[in-house]
Amino acid sequence: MTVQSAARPEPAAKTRGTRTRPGSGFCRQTRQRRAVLRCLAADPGFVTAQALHARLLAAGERIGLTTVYRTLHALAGAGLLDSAPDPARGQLFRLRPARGHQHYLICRDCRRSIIVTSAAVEGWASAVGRSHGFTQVQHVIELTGVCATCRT
Amino acid sequence: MTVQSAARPEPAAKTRGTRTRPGSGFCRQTRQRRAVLRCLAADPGFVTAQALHARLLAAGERIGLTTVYRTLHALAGAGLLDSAPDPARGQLFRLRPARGHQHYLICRDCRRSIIVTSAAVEGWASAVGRSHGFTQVQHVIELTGVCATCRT
DNA sequence: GTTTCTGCAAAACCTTTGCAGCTAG
DNA sequence: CTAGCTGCAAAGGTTTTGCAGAAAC
Repeated sequence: MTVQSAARPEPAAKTRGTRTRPGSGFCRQTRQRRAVLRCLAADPGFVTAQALHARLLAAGERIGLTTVYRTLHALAGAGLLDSAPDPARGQLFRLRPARGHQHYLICRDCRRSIIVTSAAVEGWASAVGRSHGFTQVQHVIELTGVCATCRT
Repeated sequence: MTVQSAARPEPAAKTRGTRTRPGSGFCRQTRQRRAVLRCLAADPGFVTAQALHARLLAAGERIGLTTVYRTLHALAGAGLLDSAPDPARGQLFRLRPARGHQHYLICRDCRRSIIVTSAAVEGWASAVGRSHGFTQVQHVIELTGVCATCRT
């Protein structure tokens, strides 16, 4: 699955209205934010903001879609979430796995995902970057295939 | 850069209006389509439909945004384009490179892209797939960083 | 008490679709 | 000719923003 550490050039700070990321981006504990985190923690997979919102409402939480979006962006900005673009459904988010970063092998049929470790690729990526004079190299790998079970 | 062969479940065929993909999806040569292809060929990098449209207008072509979208989808459906989702700007398209597939190292600042070859990774990807009983393994790699020129 | 967060409604986006007219073959 | 392409305008979706009120600390 495509995973990229959410880091994009911050738009110039505004002076009015709610800032996208005021200061650290995450100052207060609120009922809503706790709910978002709990809901993200409950499922290790990727979700869209909309899906997460629906899930929260279904769980009986009272929370606005706007807040879900803002919380997700704040969390991503703080480096706690991975995000992945999805052409069909919108941006996907997921709690960032605790240790290091990982890659997934995903079945195109049943969507089951398997974590694959790959020191080889990590090394390759940074070596390639360095050899071209690039710094702050990030890499994103998407591995898909058809798993044994789904192979009819 | 993230690359995936554009293939999504076709919406059920409609009987009215312009079909998204009538027959093969690409029957006629028109001024607009030639312009789109020429413009794609002129730059090996990824573009959004909007950017391509702007570029075409800037080049003096008369073409509607709708047509750009439809042409890009037709081309992607015919397997002539790679497409990649972009979290910020929308779907990205690129003329599919002629031989084999390649990976790119892209500057997050100036968007310049460098082709990197990587037999190592190709091998790794299929080995990982096989070891988990997966078949038809595809991989997509996005390498980004900040190039020497952009490093202030 | 402040400062930050929330939520609604509205705006801003990108993309797709309906339809009438145009055009390549 | 006629099936296919074009472009406008309008609709469809997701995401963002303004602002007043609520809540955390």
